[in-house]
Amino acid sequence: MIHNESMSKGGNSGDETILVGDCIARLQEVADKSVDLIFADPPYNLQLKGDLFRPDDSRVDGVDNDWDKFSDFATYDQFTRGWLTECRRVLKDDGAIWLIGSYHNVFRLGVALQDLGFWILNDVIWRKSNPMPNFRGRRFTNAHETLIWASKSETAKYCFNYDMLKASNDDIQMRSDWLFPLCGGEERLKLNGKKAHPTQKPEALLARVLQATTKQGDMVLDPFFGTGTTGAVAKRLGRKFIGIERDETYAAVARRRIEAVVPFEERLTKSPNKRDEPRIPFGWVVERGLLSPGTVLFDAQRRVTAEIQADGTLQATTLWGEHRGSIHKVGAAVQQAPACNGWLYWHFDRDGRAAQIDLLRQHLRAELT
Amino acid sequence: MIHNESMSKGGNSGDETILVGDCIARLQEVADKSVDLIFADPPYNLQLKGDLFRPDDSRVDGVDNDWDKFSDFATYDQFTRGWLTECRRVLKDDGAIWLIGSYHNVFRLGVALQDLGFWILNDVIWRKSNPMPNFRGRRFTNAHETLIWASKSETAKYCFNYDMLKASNDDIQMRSDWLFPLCGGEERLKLNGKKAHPTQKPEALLARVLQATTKQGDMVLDPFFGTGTTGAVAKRLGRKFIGIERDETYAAVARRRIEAVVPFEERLTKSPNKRDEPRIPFGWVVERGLLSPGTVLFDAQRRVTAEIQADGTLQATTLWGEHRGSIHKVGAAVQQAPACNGWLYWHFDRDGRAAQIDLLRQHLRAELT
DNA sequence: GGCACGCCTGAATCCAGCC
DNA sequence: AGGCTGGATTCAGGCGTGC
Repeated sequence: MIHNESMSKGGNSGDETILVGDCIARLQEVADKSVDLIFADPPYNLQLKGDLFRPDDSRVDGVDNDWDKFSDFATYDQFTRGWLTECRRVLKDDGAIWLIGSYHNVFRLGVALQDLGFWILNDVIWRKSNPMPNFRGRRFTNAHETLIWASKSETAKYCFNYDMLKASNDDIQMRSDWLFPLCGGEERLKLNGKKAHPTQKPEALLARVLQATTKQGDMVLDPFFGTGTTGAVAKRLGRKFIGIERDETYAAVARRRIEAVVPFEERLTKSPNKRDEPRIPFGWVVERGLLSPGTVLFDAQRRVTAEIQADGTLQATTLWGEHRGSIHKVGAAVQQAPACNGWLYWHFDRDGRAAQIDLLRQHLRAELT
Repeated sequence: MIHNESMSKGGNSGDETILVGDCIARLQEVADKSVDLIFADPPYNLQLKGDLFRPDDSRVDGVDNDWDKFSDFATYDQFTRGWLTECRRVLKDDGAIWLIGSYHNVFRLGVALQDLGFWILNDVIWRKSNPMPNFRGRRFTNAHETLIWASKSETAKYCFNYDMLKASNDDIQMRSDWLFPLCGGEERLKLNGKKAHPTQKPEALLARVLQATTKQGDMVLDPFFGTGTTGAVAKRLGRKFIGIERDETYAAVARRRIEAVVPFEERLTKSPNKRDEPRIPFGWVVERGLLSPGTVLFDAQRRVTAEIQADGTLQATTLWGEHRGSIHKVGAAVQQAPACNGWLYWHFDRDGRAAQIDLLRQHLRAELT
């Protein structure tokens, strides 16, 4: 049924297809049960209102594209069920689907999946190592996005490359929380010096998805192709793909990008990334009950004391004032020093002897590994 | 309206309430707009694997064809919307709600919240440091659960203890992914050697929730109280609570558990927000004679100057004009910036050295307490 | 050339209180 | 209720500049 727009260079016709046009209309050209995996990154319906400025008065370049605007949830749900229904039709019975979203839309995606008969296998968290902070201090840093992995039905024999994932993860089962940086630097596609697409996903994320849940030669469909991350990664990993994109500008960027991709199957075997030691906030020591609120800390010479508050901050009184804040800030304040490593400065009483609170951090670190 | 089952020991009547019975029925005894925060860990015995109850307590018969699978979700949705509607009624207009769930039910919870008019503030991931492995090797290790934090409406002035969270996290703002171990060891409640409740949550998780989004003395409601983790943590942190639990055995365990909790001393469970500090107009500084009219202020680099007027405004002259107004307005004008915190921008001469005028504000604030 | 420093930016539902 | 204003608010990483 697909007869054109194939990127035929370097592969068999139909191995690399980009279709330009409305997602549902072009999906209708794809044959029933012909696709092994679907990856869909639909509009998030962010509902952004006015501008947002950083504390340094620079403006945040938010997503204000028309394609992300929906009049209400009902409209968004209708849109979602429309394209998901077509996706279900083209998916092989043993196929699977991945969706990605944020709290704005992901709950609606999950419900639509369930209502249409898909069987959720996992939700997976993309933890961002470098998220944008919350500039006004009104919420938690929005530091993750959610992926949903679902098979076509409860009994489907979906593909899951368990051994490969475990081997590539220091022989530990791959967890449902994945850590990746945002897409930036060289990888981030530019057009006239500006980002070509506001929501380009990192290739590492797609690589994990495709390596985990497809075999070589599988057909991958992305109904919201954008600038073609799914296609680029699929080509590199020896998977076929169909990408559908409404915006010809995005599609043109994707074509150029994918042309340049040289498949490197050796990259399937990634060296495990050695991680730095995890940072342990002092709040955890209190939350976990290793030190209780009210406990008095002191410095090595026992000249200064501070009391632990229930929220993991310290309170100290000196001749020059009251000090409340983190172990570091209060440590600095009582010494009238510009900075202080609270973990090394503060001590607690253990069986009558002074012990650095850093011991407790080491304890928690050991537990986390 | 609540007239019994209060655990009156050690607190005022109504500070610690456990109600036994159906969640919706007992919620109806709670007054409108009387609760500051709701924490709900609802059951998700979906998908024909256990009992499912309608709001009227009748049991749903399991069926296994596709059509009724849909009706199964529909019944769960009906149940969810039933208790959430009551929760919404008892919640103060500036209150907030937390829900926790896994991929089986959390998407349905999120959609119900949005459809009922709640405003999602964050989804938060509880990353489990010691999750149960996936024994069959067919999926990713299910290593997290999802919490949703939502205010009653888009415009609600919800409580968020930003400063405390940041201070307890080594001065970095708290992210949406939280790492905690499962509830086990001493903390895990046992009954005849077996765990008393299958899904007991760690107290550390509840402590983070309550410290982040309630003030001392706030009323917390948990409509699925179980063995009372919410109550135990609330009591320890100086919050009041109402817990509703249908199972008398669980409720009995909860009562015993909470009786044994010794609250932290009051001074330990406060988390002052910088935003709550009293506002000091610059005019007071002049009125009190801390700076006299005619004094010249300057910025940190001593590149810009401004003269204090008798009315507490500033006057400055630049190449682009004359500026008169508040310390903030003039600070912004001389920098050609959209906004400026004059307290931090302007300095005065103290013994030959530049000192921020904010010092004088701190002085006046100290006097007020 | 190397390092230190500063600028730029990323799927963002981002203010509160008083008149 | 809407408008005005005081004043509170950011983390990690890539990259360019300048010494």
